[in-house]
Parts: sequence; structure tokens; C-alpha cells
Amino acid sequence: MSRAEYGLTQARRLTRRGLATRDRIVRAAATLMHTRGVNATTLDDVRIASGTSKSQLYSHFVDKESLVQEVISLQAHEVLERQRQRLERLDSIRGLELWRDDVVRRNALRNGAYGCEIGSLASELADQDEAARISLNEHFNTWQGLLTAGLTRMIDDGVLRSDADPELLATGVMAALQGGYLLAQTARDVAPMQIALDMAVAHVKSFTTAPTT
Amino acid sequence: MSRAEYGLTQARRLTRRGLATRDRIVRAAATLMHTRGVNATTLDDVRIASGTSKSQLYSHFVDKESLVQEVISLQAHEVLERQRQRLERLDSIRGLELWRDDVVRRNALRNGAYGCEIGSLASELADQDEAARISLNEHFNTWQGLLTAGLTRMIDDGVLRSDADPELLATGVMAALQGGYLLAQTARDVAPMQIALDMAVAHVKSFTTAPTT
DNA sequence: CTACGATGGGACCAAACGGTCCAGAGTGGA
DNA sequence: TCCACTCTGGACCGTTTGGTCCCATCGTAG
Repeated sequence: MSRAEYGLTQARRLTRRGLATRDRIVRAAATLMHTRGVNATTLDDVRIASGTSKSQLYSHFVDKESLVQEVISLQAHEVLERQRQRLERLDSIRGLELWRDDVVRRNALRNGAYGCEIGSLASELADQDEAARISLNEHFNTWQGLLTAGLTRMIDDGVLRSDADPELLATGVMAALQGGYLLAQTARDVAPMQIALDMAVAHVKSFTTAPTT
Repeated sequence: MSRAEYGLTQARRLTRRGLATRDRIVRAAATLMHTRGVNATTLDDVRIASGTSKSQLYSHFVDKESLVQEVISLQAHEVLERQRQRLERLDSIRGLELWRDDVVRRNALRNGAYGCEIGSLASELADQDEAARISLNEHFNTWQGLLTAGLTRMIDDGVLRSDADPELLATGVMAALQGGYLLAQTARDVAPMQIALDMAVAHVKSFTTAPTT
């Protein structure tokens, strides 16, 4: 699953070149929609950025909404794949801290601008496009599930107390992450995101069997 | 400061009727932009919702951007005024919990839809309108300042340990709040917001001088 | 080599958009 | 009462938008 295979539903029609074009369109749209917002991105912007033409846009996507759906699939795929690498091995507070450092460092590169690839789409689309809201919610849940699984491992390994609720902790971490993204985006400074995640990590730490640093 | 006085900068020209019209426009725009998003709200929408005409829009605001600025001022004024009531007396964990219950209950009324009046504007505008970003950031800081002041009182009163950093705690609470808003908005369920704020309150509690319930 | 579907370029369209303008109605101070 | 100025309604405008369509080109299976 290396290229352009994140959300193929249609059975008919496929050709190497066509797939490449489709891929270019979705990737260009994803970048534009992340940096400018969905509504502020026009199909002409996408057409120019992807070096394609109107007919190509409409031979691959029935309308703008369906292109947005593909963008959501792509962004979620990329974010979750990256997250999976760090989180599926998560089994210690140290691991959680490394995850936090990773995500903060990545956001620091652009001084918080643009926010979370999934979160900013969610904020803009949740009350405007029900299909988008539903899939974004699923992606949030998948993401949170990765955290929950890691925290559950930490309980099983005796790192966290057995009365810790991994679901609640994961929700808290996700909220701190998303809130951190938003505050950092607005302030153009990662600091609030760092602080928010520090809080979340501290909260998880408060459930360790033998409270340490 | 009861009506239409949240952001009057212009010195010249003012009449009772004109002010009322201006007020209607900003309020209609604020509601539409909060529920649909800024870019998804057209000036025609605003015109119809406020029962005015094009010339009135442009006699009060030079362009859409300046109308957006007024909407930001109005929303911030309303949110902060409401927050001030709860937060300027904040001096105990119980008070913090009451604040949390208030904000959660209010968001539960619409099942999380539309998100935070300030937060959703911030997410949409931060990377699109620099002036908007700056003022939204200031409003976030004001809001956070109310929390900081309350937490500082709690330190002074001996409720929280003196090594607690009220600024960091306030940032954490704000991030949990905004992240909670976003997750609730996407899930159309206040639960994640409740959980996020529970985490934030628990984190503050962890700094109490005599750890209690 | 040929035929046929996949691909591509871009002219074209109606509607919606932000914004301008002006003529007439309303209003308040002298 | 009158006058100057504000306020209002809405026709109008150029541009941008999402979307359609047609015809040329490509690529490959038979």
C-alpha cells in the first residue's frame, strides 16, 4: 500500500497513468486544504497545483465533496500510519514522552501553523458535511484506539495501576493534543501545545504503580 | 456597555437607528459564521438574516474582513463576559468544578455542535487572516488570564501548593477545553469534552496542598 | 497496425460571489 | 418648519465559482 491506494472504492476503470493523476490531484488538494482550509480552496487552485485540467478532476471525482472525502482518507491514512509507528509499541511512560516529543517537534517546524491535519478538517467540516464529520470521527476514534491500546499494555505490564481507565486517559490525551494544536496555531508558537501534552502525560503518570519522575 | 458597544472605533457618524442596524448585522453574521463557518457564510446570507440591504452592509463595514473582525469582537465579548462571571470569583477546586459543569452543560444543549464560539473561528481564520488570528489570540489570552488569576488566588489562599504554576495550569485547562470542544463537535456528543475537563481538573487537584476528593 | 477505451486540454456555462452606486425616505438640530 | 445629513432599498457590475462538454491524443490488446 504505497501509492494512491488509501481509499479506492470504485471497481471499474483503472490505468497506471490515470491512477497517478488521481493521486496528484488528491495530494495537491490535501496540501491546499490543510494550509488554506477546505472552503478557501477552489477547484481551480487544485487544478493548477496538480497540473491537471477540469475534465480530469471530474473524471475522478463526481464533485468537490467527494474530493474532500478522498482528502480526508489520505490525510487520515498518513497521520495514522505515522502515529501507528510510535504508538503500537507504546508500553511505558518514557514511550509516551517520546511520542509527545515527536508530535511537538513536528509541529514546531511550522511554528504551529495549519494545525492538525485531521483536527482542522474536523473543525471546518463537522457542521457542514455530515459524511465528512462521520469519517473524521472514525479516524479520531482509530487514533484514540492506538493510544488506548498502548495504555492498556501499560496496565497489563504493571506500569499503570489497574484502576486506571485507558479509554478515559486516551480521550484526555487526544483532547490535550487537539487543544494544543489549536492554541499553538492561533499563537503561532508550539509552547501551549507542549504544555498541554505535558499536562496529559503528567495525568497518565499519576496512575503509575510507583509514582516517579 | 449593553448593546452594540463591543468594538466601536470609528469616531464620526452615529445615529440610534444606524447603530441598531449595525448591531443586527453583526449579530446575524456572528450566528451564521458560528454555525456554518466564516467562508461558508455569504454576505447575502447575512443580509437576509439581518433583514437589511447591501448598502447597509457596506455603509457599516468596508468589506467582509472587517465584518469578520466585528464578529470576533462580539463573540469574544459575549464569551468572556460569561466566563468572567464564573471565573473572577474562582478560588477553590469546587469553583473550578462548577465552572466545568457550566461549560459542559451549555455545550450539551446542542450535543457539541458548532464548537467553541472563539475556537472554531480561530481554527478557520488563523492561517487565512492575520489580523483575525492576532485578535483571536488576544482573546484566548484574556480568557486564559481569567483562569490564571483564579488559580493564583487558589495558591494565595493555600488551596494549591506554592510550587504550582498558574500559567501552565491555565494553559492546560484551556487546551483541554478547546480539545474537548473539537472532539465533542466531531462526535456530536459532549462526553469527550466532559472527560477532557475532568482530566484538567484532576491535574489541578494534584497540586492541592492536602490532596482530597 | 488498428481500434477502442482511457486520458487530457480547455472552451464554455449559469449561478453565486463580493462589492458599487444612486435615488429616495427618514430623522434630528436650529 | 426647514435643511442637512444619515439611512435604506435594490439595481447593477465584474469576477470567481463549481460544473459540463467536446474533441484531440495516448496506450495497449488483439
